[in-house]
Amino acid sequence: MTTTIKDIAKRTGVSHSTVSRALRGDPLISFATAKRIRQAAKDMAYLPSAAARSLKTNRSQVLGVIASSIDDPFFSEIVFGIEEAAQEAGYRLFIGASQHDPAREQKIVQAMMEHRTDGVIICSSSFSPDQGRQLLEYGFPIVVVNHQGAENFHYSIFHDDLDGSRQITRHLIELGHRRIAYLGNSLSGRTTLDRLAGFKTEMQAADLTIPNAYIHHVAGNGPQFGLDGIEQLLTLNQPPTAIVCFNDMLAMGVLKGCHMAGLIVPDDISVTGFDNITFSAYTHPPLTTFDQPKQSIGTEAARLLLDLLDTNPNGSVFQPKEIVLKGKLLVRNSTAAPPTAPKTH
Amino acid sequence: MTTTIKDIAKRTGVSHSTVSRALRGDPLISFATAKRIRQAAKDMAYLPSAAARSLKTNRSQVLGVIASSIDDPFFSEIVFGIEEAAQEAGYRLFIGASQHDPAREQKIVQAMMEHRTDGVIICSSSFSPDQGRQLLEYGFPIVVVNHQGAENFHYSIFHDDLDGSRQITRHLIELGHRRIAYLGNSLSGRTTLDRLAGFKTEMQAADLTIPNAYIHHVAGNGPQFGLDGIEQLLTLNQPPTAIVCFNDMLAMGVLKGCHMAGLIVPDDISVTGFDNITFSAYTHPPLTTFDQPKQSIGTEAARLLLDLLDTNPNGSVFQPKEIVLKGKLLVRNSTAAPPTAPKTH
DNA sequence: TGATGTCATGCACACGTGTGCAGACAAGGC
DNA sequence: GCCTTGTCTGCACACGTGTGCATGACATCA
Repeated sequence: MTTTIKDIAKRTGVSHSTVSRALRGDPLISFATAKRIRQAAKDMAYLPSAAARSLKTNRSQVLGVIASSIDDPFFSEIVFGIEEAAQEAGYRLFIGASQHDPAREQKIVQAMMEHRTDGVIICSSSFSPDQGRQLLEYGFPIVVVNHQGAENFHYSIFHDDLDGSRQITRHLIELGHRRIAYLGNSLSGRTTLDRLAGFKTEMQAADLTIPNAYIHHVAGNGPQFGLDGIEQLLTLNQPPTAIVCFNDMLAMGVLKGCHMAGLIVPDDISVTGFDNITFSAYTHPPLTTFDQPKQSIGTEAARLLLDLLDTNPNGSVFQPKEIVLKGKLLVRNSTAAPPTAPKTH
Repeated sequence: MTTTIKDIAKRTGVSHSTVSRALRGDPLISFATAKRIRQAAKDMAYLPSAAARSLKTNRSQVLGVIASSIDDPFFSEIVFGIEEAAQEAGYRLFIGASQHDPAREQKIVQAMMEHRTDGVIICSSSFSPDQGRQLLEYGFPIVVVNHQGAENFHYSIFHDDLDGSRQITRHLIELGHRRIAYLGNSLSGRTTLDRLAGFKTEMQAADLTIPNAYIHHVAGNGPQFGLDGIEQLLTLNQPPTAIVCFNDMLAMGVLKGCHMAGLIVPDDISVTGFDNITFSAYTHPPLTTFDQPKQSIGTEAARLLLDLLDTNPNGSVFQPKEIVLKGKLLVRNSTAAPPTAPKTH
């Protein structure tokens, strides 16, 4: 039996509307009675019903977050940033992990609509256009993080992946590498394409050709996919002397694959990651990677969404907005000059 | 302008109660009208309001999950298991990360009470007794996972950490180690104590003494804490030949510390983890660890909670229940016999 | 034909909170 | 003393859904 404002009203001898106003801090209520009511509420351990409130106000004070998976340390850091900003503004989070499964995604979207989430942040790299359209039609304010389909949405936060990938590639070229491969994740849509584009641009700028076989895609983010990928690349007649990996997790698998093949990183082969997840500093050798400001991306996304909610309560149309954040190259020990006498078969 | 059952009622020419019944599948409504109503609901893209429904039914169809942090791969795998079971039963998750911060914890508990969560699963190793009491007083069905304060709660899922820790320790002893240290995480409450107890038991059984300095605690789970810990242990006059780490993340830091100190794992020193998080297979060398059935723990916890909800709608008292799950030793390459000629200073 | 029963539907109220409006009351000015 | 003004509080309704009870239509049977 939870206590309601009616119980408080009965106890303090006022009407429930007075209680409602007093607890919301309405200046209409005299200070004396407001104080009495607040005290009673405290004594009776009153807690407002979120359901009743959001039913009446049509605001749930909840933000929906759609991520590919929460296992992924990259996403969990972004979510952490979102939570920081949301909590500060008195909002709660409703997190859904799509796991790259359309059925699951559909359920998440539906749940968010049923809960009348005030807005949605999409972090999922593989979010289906259908679900996106559904969210848009429903009228959710939507902010998109690093998303492939971002062109359909008006508000987005991007990390400059192109720039990052170029810096990584340039770093390898400057070390003297000429045979560089790119290992991507085909499920990451636009993100992997951006990084691939940066890679190609820089290779082209250095007049280096990329054999077709040097661009390899696997279908997942975990280290095991990196392991699969490097095994493929090492079977080539002319294996690369450096691997640019889509992200740190793939790179971890690649490191393992190199060790298993008897290669020393970075003496025999250089490996780079991307994102700078915590673990990338603890691999052997520590990964050269690109430090993406993950937490900031999350906070910025949440702030942007909250701004939309504050200034756009009546659904008027706004200027589209795109925020681009920059990261920085982090050179550790997984990269070095290529071996002077490369093995040939 | 979202559509409500009243809109559907107007459109189909029936009363809103008929619509409500039809959509809930009430057999009172004739098949023909039910079909007509369902079609109209589909056409009008009707989605029930979770707020209104839970206000009326006093059930939110939401389970609260309190975790220490979502960054932690160990917890995210448990949460994944919880989500699996919850979704299957038509429940959504409300996840809160306490980050070992009492203020944050307080906010999470309050939010769960305001949202009238149907039940709560506590995965946080450092959950304060105050908050726990508050949840209990509120009348939530609560299931606790691996929790230090589990004695206050009636329903809990445990992994047999004692057994795991004993197996790990025995493994090292059988390899010939005699100077074995334990590196714990002081924030993990009962969990670290259980593992320490297992370690001590097995050492005692083998007539091995443990110098005080061989039991070292750090205040966190991340690899950086492992790094700090091993640096301490290596400064000892008689450093250990093997380190039993509280979990895999600490072990990752320990591995790095060993490399930095010029030690070869496992030739010079053996290192063990605990939990078998994904990354533990990709360290160098791959970690010997104890494989905890993380996902099962999550699913079991959720199932237990759901059972409580189904069978206990009127708040009657139940038999306390404690489910213990067992894991298994996973020997990889971070453990070997101790060096034959140990260095002495 | 009227009584009885079955089936389908509507009426009215409830859940807990928020809010426009009216009304009560006191103080002050004429 | 009456009117105005300002301050405070209560009434009544609303949000969207669920449900007990009454009502109405219709068929069946005596």
